[in-house]
Amino acid sequence: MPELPEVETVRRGLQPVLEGARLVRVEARRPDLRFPFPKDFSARLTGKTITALGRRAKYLTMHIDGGPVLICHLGMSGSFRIETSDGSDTPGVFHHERSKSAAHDHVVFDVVSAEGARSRVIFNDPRRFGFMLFAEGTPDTHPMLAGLGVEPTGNTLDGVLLASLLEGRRSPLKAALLDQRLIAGLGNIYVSEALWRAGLSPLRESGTIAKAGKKAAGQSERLAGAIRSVIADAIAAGGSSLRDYVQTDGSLGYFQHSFAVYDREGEPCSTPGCGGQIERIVQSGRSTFYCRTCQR
DNA sequence: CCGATTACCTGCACGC
DNA sequence: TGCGTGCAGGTAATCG
Repeated sequence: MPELPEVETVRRGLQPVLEGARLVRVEARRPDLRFPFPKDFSARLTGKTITALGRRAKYLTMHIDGGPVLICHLGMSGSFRIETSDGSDTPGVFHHERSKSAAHDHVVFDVVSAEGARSRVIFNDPRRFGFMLFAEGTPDTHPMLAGLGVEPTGNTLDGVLLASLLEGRRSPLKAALLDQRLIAGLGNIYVSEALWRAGLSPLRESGTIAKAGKKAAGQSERLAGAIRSVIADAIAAGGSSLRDYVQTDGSLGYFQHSFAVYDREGEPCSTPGCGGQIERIVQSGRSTFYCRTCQR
């Protein structure tokens, strides 16, 4: 499911409920997801207060007062949902009980806010490619995060930086942009979308847009801008909802309606005056969507 | 250094 | 209706 915009949307959805709240009960309903849950998973969290909910690339970080940092990855199919209690009666009874999702509910976090409101946050992940790990200090140095590249949010990623990242690379742009060691947070959807916005072919050899010269400099600038804009636009739209992916409050992100190429094989290219048709090709075993007419 | 392939796991759309 | 096939937003290991 989730690339950076979806994970950021999840973070923003969970933040009001989790930040400053105390974990009163944590339950892992199976021994593992992609990896085994950390030793003493529940015991090390229960009774502790969550000081902050962060994100790095596609990873969520739950910072625990006087405890570890819980690193969460949603894999392909992971999602969180929030259930709020009545506040009046029957502790443990929650609204929004949806039988549909209960099948793959793997982790349950029961929290109490500083004001005393009880909530339940549930991690659901049918494919179980997600995982949860502890970082003992700052998560940035955890092996899982240490090698990550630049965030495509903000203004850090500019044409000069992107050119330096791509310089000398023989791989196609598609592979380079998917490489989390270079830029951290792009996935299969937003790479296709960014390349279309930049008018660059996913097959293009990465190093060729980084060479000195006016033309290449313009291209790396354009690609950096395209990456930043597509990520910013997707976050503003609440991410993309494919299949049954929903936000923590059950609502849908709507950026999928803004896709120019992803999953649009055979449709006309929407670049003004282009007249081309969106194609689907396979690179590194994964679908790439692009327009060969306007993406060079 | 690079790409392709495989693996992990479940659900769904599709064709027959 | 059922069954086989291929595909799906993730990362990582292995092999040429």
